[in-house]
Amino acid sequence: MDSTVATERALDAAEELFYRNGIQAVGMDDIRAVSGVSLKRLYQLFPAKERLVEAYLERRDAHWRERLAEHVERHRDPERRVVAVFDRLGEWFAEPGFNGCAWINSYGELGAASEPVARQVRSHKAAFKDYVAKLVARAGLPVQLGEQVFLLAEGAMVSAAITRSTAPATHAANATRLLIAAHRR
Amino acid sequence: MDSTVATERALDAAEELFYRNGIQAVGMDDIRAVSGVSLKRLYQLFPAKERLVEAYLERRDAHWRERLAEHVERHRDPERRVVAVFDRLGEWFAEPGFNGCAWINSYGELGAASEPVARQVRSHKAAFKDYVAKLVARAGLPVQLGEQVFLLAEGAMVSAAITRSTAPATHAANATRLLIAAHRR
DNA sequence: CGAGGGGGAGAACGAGCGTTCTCCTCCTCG
DNA sequence: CGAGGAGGAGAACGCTCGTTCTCCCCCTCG
Repeated sequence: MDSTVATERALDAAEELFYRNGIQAVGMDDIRAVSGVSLKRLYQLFPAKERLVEAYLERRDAHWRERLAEHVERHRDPERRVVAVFDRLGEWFAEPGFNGCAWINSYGELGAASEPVARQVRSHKAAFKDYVAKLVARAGLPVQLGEQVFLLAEGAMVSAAITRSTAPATHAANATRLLIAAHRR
Repeated sequence: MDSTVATERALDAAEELFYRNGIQAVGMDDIRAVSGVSLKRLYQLFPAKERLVEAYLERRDAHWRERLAEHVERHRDPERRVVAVFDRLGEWFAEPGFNGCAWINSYGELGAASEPVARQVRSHKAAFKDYVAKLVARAGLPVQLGEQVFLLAEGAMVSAAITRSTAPATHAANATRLLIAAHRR
């Protein structure tokens, strides 16, 4: 098996298992079993579990933001794009196997114990917030709204995970529409 | 040492250690060392670590909501009370040792592995949401606003933890004021 | 005073797991 | 064909940790 392929399979397994069960609950041997990549190879590709965790979060970050952007950019109207963030969140919440925000979960689990993980989380959240801020700016709306929409999004993710419901996406979208109107006048 | 006192000391140690370091990172022996309660006694009081975790979350829930209520009820104006939720959050975020929402963290760490913990988290969040809803209703504002304020609060907690900043409380409070005004007209 | 038992200190046990090592297979290249 | 090395299977190692056990002290009560 090619080294690139092995890396990909390892990351696929890591994503599936870490996201569903949490990081500490998954052993390297579980990764081996699901990916079919031997332990020896795994440790060649990722010298420690922590590195695999970092790589998992990093790859997931790229994918997650890509899919968000795809969804948002289907809309032309810059104001509509801001609200479209919550369309994407609602869709995500409804996916089978949705289990909350991988970064928030990882932070709760390892933020205190692993600085590299904490860094990944901060970097992902900063990137997401920047993206929202950009959407808000393009719509000619004030910076403040960016912060507010970001907080609504974070709240929706957490709440959707804990209550196993998609409703928070709708509530957050409603709030966003009201806030936009309020800022417009 | 009286059995009531031992329970209290065990819970004090649990709260300090679990909240700061995460639950899985803390061993029963650490609880023993900090509380001064012997392992034998610990296991008499809490037949398994999971029970201690449940008790920790339960006691913290009572305290947390008490302190929120105290803060909110200093204000007479029912509308002001809604915003006062974020005054309390801001104060909390600034406390030394603030490390995010204990329930969100626990859910990220153990929600997938422990049904009792997941239940505690859901119950705490439901209680907090109900409290916000009650404040909103007393101010003669529509139910929808309750959901929105709740999401802002959750988002603020998560964001304050990850960025180690108190600013989210201010942003959420601003959003809430705008939403109240929007709902009033 | 002596038996009994509750409680403490800490060793012990058993499982899980991150990481490494051993041994074997098989492919490659001279 | 033969040497060498990469890679796989899985055992082994060492550590952590939840939980239990042993041994001892000391207080209580007859």
